[in-house]
Amino acid sequence: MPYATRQRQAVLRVLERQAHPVAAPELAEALRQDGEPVGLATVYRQLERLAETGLAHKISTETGAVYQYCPRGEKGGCFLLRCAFCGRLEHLECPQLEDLYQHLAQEHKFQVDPRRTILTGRCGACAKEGEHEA
Amino acid sequence: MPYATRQRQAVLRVLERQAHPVAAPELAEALRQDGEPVGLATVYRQLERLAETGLAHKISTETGAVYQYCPRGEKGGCFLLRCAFCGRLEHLECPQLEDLYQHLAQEHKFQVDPRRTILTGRCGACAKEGEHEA
DNA sequence: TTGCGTGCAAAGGTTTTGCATGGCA
DNA sequence: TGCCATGCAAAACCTTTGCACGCAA
Repeated sequence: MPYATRQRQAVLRVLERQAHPVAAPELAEALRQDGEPVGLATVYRQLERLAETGLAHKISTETGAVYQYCPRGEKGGCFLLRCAFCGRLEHLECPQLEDLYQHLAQEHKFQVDPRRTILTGRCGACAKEGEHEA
Repeated sequence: MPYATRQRQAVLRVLERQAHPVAAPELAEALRQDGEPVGLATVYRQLERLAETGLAHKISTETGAVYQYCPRGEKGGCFLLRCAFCGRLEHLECPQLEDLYQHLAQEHKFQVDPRRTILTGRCGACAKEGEHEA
């Protein structure tokens, strides 16, 4: 059972109000500006814990991981769409994905962590923009 | 126009025969064992170039990037399972995933890039190890 | 001969870890 | 009081970069 330390509460509160996923150093900076300084290592530890608990998504990008608050994370069919062109993230729920998870669990003995599921591709807006290429 | 250096050819040849996506340091090790030592920096440079050219795919994971040789043949339902515990990567093909892609394209106007799909979770072996927890 | 490619080592950046201290239950 | 959590700094990694030399064209 995690202690309700000042740092833990601050991390959660500031993460919660982020419109977009944030990186750990970024969040530490936001906390500092909030008058709630939290050590970078602690930010990493808290975020990691939140990801494990299912309260946040951990998203690995090429420049490091970003985190996004996600209270609905417990739902299996909840995942992220990430546009490789504009970088936007979209939250989605989809029962078909849950079916896939079950299939993988039964046929391949693999337990998917739904909160880490990201599908990368091109969103509708970017597809329109780039109709001439690709 | 790239020079056909010994290193470039070696990288391509060894990458080509990998059953699974490999990380750059891993590939450098494979090359060394092949009697074709290539500097790590060069491996990175070649892989980067291959990715740009479209001959290989670069996949960002939590522990770094892995690369996979990618000839033209496109299999939509091919994706990666990544164990968050032992870090192992598994290659899989699954028609259900293709159905999901179609669903997303139609309902959400989102074109998934199949080669960037990674599902993270716990593999069978690690699940056995950790049966007392979780 | 020209200039791209290579190797080495060092730098750069992100994330993790060790250890002493502080704070919650 | 007993532990977990924190902070700091160093370490651990992966990846990139600078620079002089070598080799393909």
